[in-house]
Amino acid sequence: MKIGLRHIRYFLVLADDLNFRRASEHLHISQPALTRTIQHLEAELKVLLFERSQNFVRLTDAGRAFQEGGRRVLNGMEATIDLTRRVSIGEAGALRVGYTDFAIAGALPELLKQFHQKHPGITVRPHHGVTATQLEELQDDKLDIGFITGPVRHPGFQSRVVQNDRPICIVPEGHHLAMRRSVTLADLAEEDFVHGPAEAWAHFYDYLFPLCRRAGFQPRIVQEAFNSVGILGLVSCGMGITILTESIYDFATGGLVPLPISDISEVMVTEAVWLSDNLRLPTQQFVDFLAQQDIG
Amino acid sequence: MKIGLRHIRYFLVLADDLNFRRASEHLHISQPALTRTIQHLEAELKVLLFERSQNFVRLTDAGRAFQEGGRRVLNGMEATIDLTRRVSIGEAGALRVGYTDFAIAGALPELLKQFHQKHPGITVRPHHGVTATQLEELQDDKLDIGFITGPVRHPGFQSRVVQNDRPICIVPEGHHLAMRRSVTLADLAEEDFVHGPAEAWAHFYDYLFPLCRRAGFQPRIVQEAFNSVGILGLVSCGMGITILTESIYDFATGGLVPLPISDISEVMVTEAVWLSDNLRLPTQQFVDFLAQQDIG
DNA sequence: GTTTTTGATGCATAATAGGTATCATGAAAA
DNA sequence: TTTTCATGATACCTATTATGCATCAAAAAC
Repeated sequence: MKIGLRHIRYFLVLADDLNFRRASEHLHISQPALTRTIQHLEAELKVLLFERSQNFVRLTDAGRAFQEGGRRVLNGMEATIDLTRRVSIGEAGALRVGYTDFAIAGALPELLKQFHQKHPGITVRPHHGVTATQLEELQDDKLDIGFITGPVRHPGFQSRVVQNDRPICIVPEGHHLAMRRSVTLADLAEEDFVHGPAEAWAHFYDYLFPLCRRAGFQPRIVQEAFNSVGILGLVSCGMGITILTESIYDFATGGLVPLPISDISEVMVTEAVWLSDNLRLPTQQFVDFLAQQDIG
Repeated sequence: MKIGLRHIRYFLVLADDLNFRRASEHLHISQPALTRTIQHLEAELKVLLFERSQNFVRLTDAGRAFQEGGRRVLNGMEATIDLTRRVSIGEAGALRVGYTDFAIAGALPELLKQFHQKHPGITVRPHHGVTATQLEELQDDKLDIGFITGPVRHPGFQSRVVQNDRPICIVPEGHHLAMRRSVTLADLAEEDFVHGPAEAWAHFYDYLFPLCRRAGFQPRIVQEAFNSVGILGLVSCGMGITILTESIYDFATGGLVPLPISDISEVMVTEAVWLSDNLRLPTQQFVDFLAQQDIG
């Protein structure tokens, strides 16, 4: 015979009442049934849980230990059932969200905050990652939603623009361009650039390089950093200049000068992307939520 | 129908194997039995836990939630059974120990340390209290063992001496007795005394007063503090002198002078006491442990 | 002394779980 | 294509387990 939740339920009521007859009434079963169940429980545990006589029933020390533990088990069971039901109807769950530096510096925080207000049961698990990584993770079902750079038009993916950034040029204080009110791309042809590694930042380069090519040059990348904070750090050290977005610049600590680029009208888009066949309820809810948002 | 631990056990194995036939083999039951148990579980939860087809079985989000919760419930059940068994054989449990200032300043710490080494499963819960309080708590089953001052010879109680203290006189620095190497009781007849309140310190007074009477005076208590630290504090402020033990003196911070009392040979005993009819295993174990100790 | 109340027990019944045989369906093999 | 194989689901019967009723033995209440 095995101990089941039934034994625990009966035991706990008896441990409260300390009277077989009353406990059996509370449980809506007969008194012999309760006696038997407790006997079986004690036999299976090979432990006496109650001292009984015709006058009194009281818990042994072991009984008190079992009482505490039993309560925890029953509460845990109830909580599990409740959570499972709520997950199934979308009231609870987890949403794995990937984000780039551009997204976290821009619209993402406010979006997640609003989503949390609307769906307080959904736990958002954010994972930082560049665009390429996120697209892989989406396909490997490591991510539900990715916030990535640049338009993605792959079969199987759906997306929605959530953010438009105007790129700006960022130079260190004291740089020969630092006194300018604005620059053109052509002004930057001879400059050293600091940026991220080519593979990881492919989507950003896809946006920037054509613009530079149109201006008649290819940016000379002389230093690579692993994220935009690192890039800004290298720029402020005077290793070169960079082109990023205004929101990223706002994250920097100082020693940097932002310059508008007058001859770029193209914006750099940040998109939310997800797999069309992602059927998870939290994902659906986030997609629906996104559809209701007005994005400038 | 009610959800039981059986459902969870079966569910967890299936969630690992994701194959009904293999899971049923691991569980040593037939495949139809497993199929129906899972069906019953899902019906009771009103939640789909697995997506099934002839090709694959996989967990739904709700299934994953139930998996986590179910694991916790099962672990909790196992832990509870284990703890209960250990409590019943005395490998685990709690021992409520009362102690006086004299005990905690003397032999108690070492005793508890040794007991813990011998019975690592027993959690010692110490409660500070004067002798009178502890005796009440023992009788109300609020305490298992009391460490109290002075011999107790009440019916129902058993005891064992654990500590003998020679009382010393403690005076503040600069006191007119502070230069003496030792004092006699008679030297103290005209002094102001600081001590604890009469009711709570009854047992201490029972020891001290007869000695003073023999020396021909009754100590004049001019200040009361609630514990020995407070008493020593008042003494160091010059409010009076006191008679305590050397171990208590060692707890003081300074500004005090200890003086042996040459004409007291009677020691002040600290005893462990317990009710004869306390049947709790941890208590028995502590009593047995005490019996094995050599007490000076 | 009688009645009432307590927990325990014997026995029959009801509810639940399990096993065997079998089906329907889709994938892989021939 | 047809055949074979593996999958999960279902039908039907059996074994196990839980329950209720009637009753007992012992102690307390009256």
